[in-house]
Amino acid sequence: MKEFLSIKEFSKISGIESSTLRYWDEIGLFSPARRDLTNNYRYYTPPQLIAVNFITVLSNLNIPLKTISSIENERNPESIMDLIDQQEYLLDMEMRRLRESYTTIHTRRELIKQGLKADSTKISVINMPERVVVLGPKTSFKKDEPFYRPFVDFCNNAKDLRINLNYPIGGFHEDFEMFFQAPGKPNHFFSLDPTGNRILPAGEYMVAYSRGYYGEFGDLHERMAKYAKENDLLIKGEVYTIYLHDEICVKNPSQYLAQVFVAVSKEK
Amino acid sequence: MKEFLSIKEFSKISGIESSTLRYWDEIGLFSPARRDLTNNYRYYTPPQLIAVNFITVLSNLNIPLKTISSIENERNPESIMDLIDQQEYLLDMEMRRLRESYTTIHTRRELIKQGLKADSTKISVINMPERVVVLGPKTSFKKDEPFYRPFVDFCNNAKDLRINLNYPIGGFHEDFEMFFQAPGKPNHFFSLDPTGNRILPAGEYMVAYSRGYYGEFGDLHERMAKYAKENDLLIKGEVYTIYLHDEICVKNPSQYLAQVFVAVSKEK
DNA sequence: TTGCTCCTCACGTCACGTGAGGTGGC
DNA sequence: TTGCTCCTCACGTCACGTGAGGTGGC
Repeated sequence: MKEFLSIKEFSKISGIESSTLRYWDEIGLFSPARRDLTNNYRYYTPPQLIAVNFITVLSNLNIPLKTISSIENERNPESIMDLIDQQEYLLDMEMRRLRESYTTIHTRRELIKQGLKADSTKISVINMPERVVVLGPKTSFKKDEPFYRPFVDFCNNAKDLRINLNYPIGGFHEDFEMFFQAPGKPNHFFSLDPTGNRILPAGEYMVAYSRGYYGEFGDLHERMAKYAKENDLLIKGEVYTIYLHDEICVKNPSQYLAQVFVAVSKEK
Repeated sequence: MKEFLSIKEFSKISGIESSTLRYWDEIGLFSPARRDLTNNYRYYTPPQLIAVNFITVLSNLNIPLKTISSIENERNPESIMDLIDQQEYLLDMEMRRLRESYTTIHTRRELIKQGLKADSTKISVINMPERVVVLGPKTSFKKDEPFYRPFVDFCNNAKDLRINLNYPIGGFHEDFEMFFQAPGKPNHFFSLDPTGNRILPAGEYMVAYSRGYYGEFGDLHERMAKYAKENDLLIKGEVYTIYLHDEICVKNPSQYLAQVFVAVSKEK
């Protein structure tokens, strides 16, 4: 009758490959109910479908087969509940991790998209929605020092300060004067982490772009000052620099694309 | 100065093992900016931290290193955006999958927990919250046939009917008379899928337990009928049987624990 | 000389997937 | 005899981890 199922039938119904079933048998995780004595054929029973489905679920959750094996051998309600308790916790962590990865690549994607739309020669004033970042500690540039060491310091301290470096990283100047003096030497580095604590309020921002290697802005600071003057703009507060296109998506360093923005208001 | 970082420094700052960095170098995914000509030491630059962080994110998302390699080699904004688009979709699928696995093990856990609390000798009437299941097609038991073939039929058709077999599976009798005649031969099998379409309304249910192998209920049907009579209970509608403890969590088949419940009301 | 960092090379691990070559019943 | 299912055994894959044995500068 249908009391026993061949490996092929069992594989088809359960959706598990024969090779996987043989492997699970080999390591003692899940064995057929019966073996034919003459030809060693594997035979499974219908109720084994229930057990194998459960193993499949656990395996899909990336639980090591050894762990599953150990609870299958010492099978009692309490240990299964313990395992499930643990797994519910781990699953929760994993889902948080995935969600975070999701927002990191999504954030990156939005920057790249902005970069593709941007006209890097034009300065403009636009209304930007609220944004959020995480500021690092104050940088300490020595005279004529490039950004390497301060940047490494920032990365080095990031773990202790719970700053996520997987988000795009930008530069922060306390005011336009600071930016004007040394556009390539920000007073802080920041992470574009959307769970951040520093809020850039929605409103009018002067936005400029510059192509070139990290920290090289050519005459951008002068062009920005000139634009503000010509358009009667009052520059208010901090200057943010982020790279829309960096080494992640562009080969030629001279084509990296920086975006600089600073809050402005019309002078009366 | 700090223009170049040794593999140990780079490993510490980025949080990536040296062995992983060597492997990524070996397969051409991510190589140090410079190699010392005399001793072959690897040296990385600070900006490489940005690139390696991005690779880490992609790798954490289980994107094959070959895929990451290919976009790293042909690095342009459009292909990176394409990759991210695809990954956002896959991530969404993966998160759904995890959530579903979560509910399957959670459902299982709740049953096991109920089973531990249950007094298997006692019948009682309790107020149950609303529940939901997915009914399979009508079973076709032949005379004196055990549950094997109808159960396998159910499992076989499950994919086409989009019935998820990873949830606990139970038996359904159309009324108590059917159950009384053949407790081990349900008119339908069902999956305890909480996204199901068949609603068991909240209300008063007579609940009984039975220990034994699948489909073996001893004199449970008689005890249930007697209990209903003695307590002036009117039995209404369908009878549901689920295994709180089955081969997944109990070794001895005679200790499997079934729960049978059916809606009742007090006779006036 | 000692200690340290780094190197290459080889082998192990995990959970299978993929043939190669062979068997048993219709 | 042919075709089919199943078997075992060996080797490949992926992304590393883990020594073993050796080098170069302080």
